[in-house]
Amino acid sequence: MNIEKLVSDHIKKGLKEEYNVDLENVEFQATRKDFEGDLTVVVFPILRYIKANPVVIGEFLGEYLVAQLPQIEKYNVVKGFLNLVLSDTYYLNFFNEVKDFSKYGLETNTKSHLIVEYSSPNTNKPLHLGHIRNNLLGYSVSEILKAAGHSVHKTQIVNDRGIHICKSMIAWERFGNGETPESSGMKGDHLVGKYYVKFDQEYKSQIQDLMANGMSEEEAKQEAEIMKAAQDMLRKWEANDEQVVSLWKKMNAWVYKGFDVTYKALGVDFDSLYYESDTYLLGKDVVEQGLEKGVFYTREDGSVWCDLTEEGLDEKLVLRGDGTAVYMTQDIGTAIKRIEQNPDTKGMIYTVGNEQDYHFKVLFLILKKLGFDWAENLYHLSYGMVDLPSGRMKSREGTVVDADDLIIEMEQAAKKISDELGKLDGLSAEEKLDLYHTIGLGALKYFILKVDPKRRIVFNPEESVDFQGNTGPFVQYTYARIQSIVRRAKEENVPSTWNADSITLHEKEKELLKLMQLFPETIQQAAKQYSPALIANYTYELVKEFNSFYQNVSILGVDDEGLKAFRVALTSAVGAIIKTAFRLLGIEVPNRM
RNA sequence: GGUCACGUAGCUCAGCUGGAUAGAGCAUCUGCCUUCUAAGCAGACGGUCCCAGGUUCGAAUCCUGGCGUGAUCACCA
Repeated sequence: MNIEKLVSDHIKKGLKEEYNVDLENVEFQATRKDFEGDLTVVVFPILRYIKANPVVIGEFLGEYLVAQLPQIEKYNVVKGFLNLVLSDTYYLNFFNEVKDFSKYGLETNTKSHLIVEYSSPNTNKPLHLGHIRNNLLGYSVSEILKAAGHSVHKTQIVNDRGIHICKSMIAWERFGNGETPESSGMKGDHLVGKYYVKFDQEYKSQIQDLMANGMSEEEAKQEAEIMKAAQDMLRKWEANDEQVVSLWKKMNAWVYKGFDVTYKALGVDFDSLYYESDTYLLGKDVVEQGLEKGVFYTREDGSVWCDLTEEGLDEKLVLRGDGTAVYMTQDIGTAIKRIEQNPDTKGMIYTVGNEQDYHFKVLFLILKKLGFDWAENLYHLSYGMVDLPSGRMKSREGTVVDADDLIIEMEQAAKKISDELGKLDGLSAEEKLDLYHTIGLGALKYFILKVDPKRRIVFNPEESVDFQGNTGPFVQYTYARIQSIVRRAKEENVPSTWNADSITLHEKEKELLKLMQLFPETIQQAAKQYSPALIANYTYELVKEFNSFYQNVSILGVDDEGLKAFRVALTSAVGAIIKTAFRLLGIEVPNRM
């Protein structure tokens, strides 16, 4: 039984016996470092039930608990805080009961089935740092939800159609001279992105010319020939024009090939893909049904709206006057289709930036109004933008931190620092490259995931991502040291069993065990809050504590064989937890570095 | 202007279901490699928790109002 539950039950029992009151809840907190103890009971709330000096109640409870529970060795009372010291036996029992730490913390009872959507890029340009945050978050949250006992289906909606794609296509037709990824050696998504930028340059130049001829800016934007060409192309695409569709397929294929490389480097994956070109017409039938139900209404021009003013929002367009679908129409349709295809789904999580908070508020509300009971369980995992010191990243203006470039930079930074420290001497070239990737990506992923998702990140490309302190490599380094000890222990045939009765815990060992106990509930918390940051922060605490132990206590050098065996086992268990925690963040751990 | 999010050390962030003297990392400064990997450890320095009220035995945390930053309020996606 959980120690807090146990103590809580006995406190209630004791207060009933002594004061004849029925306490509902006992408030706990971890004992602050400045005081002796492991677990603290806050006495103040009990004063509502019993009018007495908190110290008197604290003393009574302390004595009572020590008498009743062997797990509690002693106590002290400071003001309204009852600090309890837990026995070594209690901690050693915990450690022995877990046995296999490789699966420690993972919930085995299967909970509900969930769908997590993330990534969902446009296919007209390569991925950038903003996408990296999205991908890392979506992937990590999926893994955390799995660890918390859910089954998870990872998916995305690929925004593969629309005017933005046509812009790249038009520019490529006009200025590309048949350039392909093969002919240029360029990664497909970068090649297509190049023409997206090219389009914008040409468009701006045309506007300039028109304005020089006396046109207003507004008129010029409307009259620019290349924009008209792109719009014309979109119409042809929707009419299924053979040539346009063929070009569209060709260029999208380039992009997908490029994306795959980036996804692979990031270590993310998906169980299914939805393409907007397949789904953009979905939702129209639902709009019809919504009209019949009176959820929507039609305006004079034929456009269809949903009135959300009663809910404190605006009126929202769900179908254009010409009958074509908008973003909202498609999202309504896609949500319904996904539930139809995964009928046992109990919830759907959309990993999308906070610039779309309003959109998802409206989407969920509309689905509820349409009467779908599952609409209660939709969640917008809203995260802050990744901005530059100069402000927002803009693809068209070339002020983006490209995902592939950044990954390479991180690997190079890992190489530089590894070479300087000479840590990887003696490894093969291939092993070294693997480690540069592991460490570089570890630094990047941790850097992004350790901050609360809803917080905005300002990324300064001039300042390199740290490899020291609260960073991914710090954790990886600790893991590597742990593996080094485990390897040696094996060589020295250190036994894997010991006599718990003969062990007196070192203060550092006790602190470690205390933290280790918190891992399962940390996973549950992280799942509940959809926050990889909680996992990152927990791991950091654990690793810091381990390093302190490592530097202050001799593991393999201790004379007592039983104690040595215990310390090796403890060390190995910490390594296992680090590995699991980092797996939930999508970060690999190296056996040496 | 309406709505939403955020505001904690020079910088980057924890802490926010109210609890003890607000914690880390980076940066700066001191020590520690003839003992398990110094990407480390031990320590010092550094705070108007944006401001003002309120609730409470107790507020960085909850409420109200203000200030600042960002996002959003398209027949774009």
